[in-house]
Amino acid sequence: MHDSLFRALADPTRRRILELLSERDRTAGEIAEQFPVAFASVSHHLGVLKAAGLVATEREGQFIRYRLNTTVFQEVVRYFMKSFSGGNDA
Amino acid sequence: MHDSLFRALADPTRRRILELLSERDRTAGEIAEQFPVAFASVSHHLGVLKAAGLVATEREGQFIRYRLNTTVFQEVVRYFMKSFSGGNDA
DNA sequence: ACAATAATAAGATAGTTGTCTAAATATCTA
DNA sequence: TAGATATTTAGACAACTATCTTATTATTGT
Repeated sequence: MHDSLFRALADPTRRRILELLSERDRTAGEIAEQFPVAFASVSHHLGVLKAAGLVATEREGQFIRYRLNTTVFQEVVRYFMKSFSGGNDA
Repeated sequence: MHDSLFRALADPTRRRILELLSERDRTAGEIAEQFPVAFASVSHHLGVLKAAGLVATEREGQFIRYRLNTTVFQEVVRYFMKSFSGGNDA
């Protein structure tokens, strides 16, 4: 479990970004317009999420499309269940 | 999902504390001696974990015994599975 | 090539956090 | 009550982070 992963999850704006991406893929601009902070700030958050492996990107012309990396989430769930849960499924 | 929960999980020392507690309950001193930082620093981490609801305490004479609150971990797993996972069990 | 749009990067700053030492609180035992 | 042990709290400080504005890079269309 990398440290960057949990640090990335520790910010509420980033968790909200992940929730948005769980609905559907979105461009950086579509994500940014959902938040009352500067465009560049959201871009910073996207960079943190990408560095943590939680999202992946693909350029589409002028746009950059973000999508969830669901594999990493499954690893997080596995970590919690293995290390901490009472052994029951959730 | 409280913010304090994810912030608490974001520190590697605190995650290690949780792993120790998943083996068995421990006093603050037993926990602190596992780390190369000052006793007071570990106490600070324990306070963060407690504020996040991840651990609970019980005084036993001079000692204070810490234990995992497994319910909260199950809630975290549920949050991840509901919000982000591909829907498969881990 | 030039202007417009999309997005990131750079640099600055305020707020948060992890760590330390020293002081305080709580319990036990003599 | 006094001293010893266990733990937390207080205060200070360096490192990190979220945010902002400005500058830069990449792509599109004319």
